[in-house]
Amino acid sequence: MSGLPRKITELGSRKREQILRAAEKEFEKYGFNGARMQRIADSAGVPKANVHYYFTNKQALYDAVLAYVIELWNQALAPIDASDDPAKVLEKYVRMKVEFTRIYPASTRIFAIELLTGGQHLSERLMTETRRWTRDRAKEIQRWIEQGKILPVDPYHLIFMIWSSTQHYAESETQVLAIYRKKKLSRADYDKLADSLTAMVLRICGLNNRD
Amino acid sequence: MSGLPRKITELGSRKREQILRAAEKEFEKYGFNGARMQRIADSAGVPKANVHYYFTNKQALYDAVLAYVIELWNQALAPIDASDDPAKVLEKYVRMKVEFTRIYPASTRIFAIELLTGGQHLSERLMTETRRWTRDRAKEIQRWIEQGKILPVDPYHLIFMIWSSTQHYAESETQVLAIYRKKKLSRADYDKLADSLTAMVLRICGLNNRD
DNA sequence: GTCTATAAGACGATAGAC
DNA sequence: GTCTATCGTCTTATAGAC
Repeated sequence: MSGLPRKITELGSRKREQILRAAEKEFEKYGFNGARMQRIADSAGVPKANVHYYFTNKQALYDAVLAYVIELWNQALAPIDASDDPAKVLEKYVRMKVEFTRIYPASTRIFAIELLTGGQHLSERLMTETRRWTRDRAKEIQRWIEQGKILPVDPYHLIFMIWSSTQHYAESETQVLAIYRKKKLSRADYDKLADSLTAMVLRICGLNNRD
Repeated sequence: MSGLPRKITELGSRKREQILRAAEKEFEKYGFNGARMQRIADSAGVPKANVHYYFTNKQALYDAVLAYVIELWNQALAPIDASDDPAKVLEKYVRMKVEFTRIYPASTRIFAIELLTGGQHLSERLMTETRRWTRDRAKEIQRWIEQGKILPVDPYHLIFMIWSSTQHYAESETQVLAIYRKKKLSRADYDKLADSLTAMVLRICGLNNRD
């Protein structure tokens, strides 16, 4: 009725990318409501009206940022293969999750804020995908238990424990830095965390051959 | 210079309590920037100007809510005694943390949002207290290791793992509910979680006598 | 495509009667 | 102490020149 929605080239524009990167930082730091279009524009080095040229409104910009975050998240969920060796599968997943958190702290935090505030911007589709992924992984873990390959453990609680503990450095960075008396977490800090969490998960499953 | 700050009775006023409770829900749901004074007033059943009578401004209201949250948090940190039995100490702490999360999900989430956004409203004093508490607990765990009472484990990573995994039901409730296909987490869900996490922590420490 | 200037509305906070 | 009406500011979003 009131005209077609403005069509934006989905990829390619350099300015669009700049704005998206600036927006990600802004939403990470202030959340949706605290984010300011003016600051995003300044940070991206463009006039504010230019932001509105590439993204219809604030919500559309947030959706675009979130779409990128979710794409990363889906990639992080994917690479678990049904290898026969539980120890290798679990170690690989824990280390990949820690690495993901180290490389994409902003995405990790934006997703965490989204979940904390009820996930109003998350699609039904993403939730369904996550449920299926988790259910399939839980079945696999259950099979390992029945085959006597690992000790009995609630598969869902094990998965939740891995998710929450691997994300903790990003989600509670403020507190962790205060406790460590540091200004920044180093690569070495993350490596040590990955080692610790891997050892913990293996012990939980009774796979701690090195102890 | 410009007059004394308005003095408010610290306790007792019934309306003040109503406003505080309404504010807690609002800040939990929308964060500081997303919270609306009008919604808080409506939710508390008072005119907006009345909110400003009891609390100078939005920040003061948030501070009051946060003070309550932090008081609870400090209580949650306290009750670890230096008992000689690591298994009992760890089990008690894990169960207490899960229980805290179940009873005070709003407080848990407000604190999580605060940490996620850099903890700009947290006092230096609270951070120092948390650091001391964590350091003392870590030393105790280290002593257990040296005495051969538990398996070697990075004490800080163990504490972080307990914190993050016990808080996960509150902080990622949206996701957990989607995975479980539930509308609400029950008392039984939390009890099962507490059992699982207790077993996991004991296995990590090599204290899994029941396995 | 880019930018300046401004419209339109939302929101925190207060003045002042009761 | 309570409440209505309103002020002043901040912010998103757009109109329209280039």
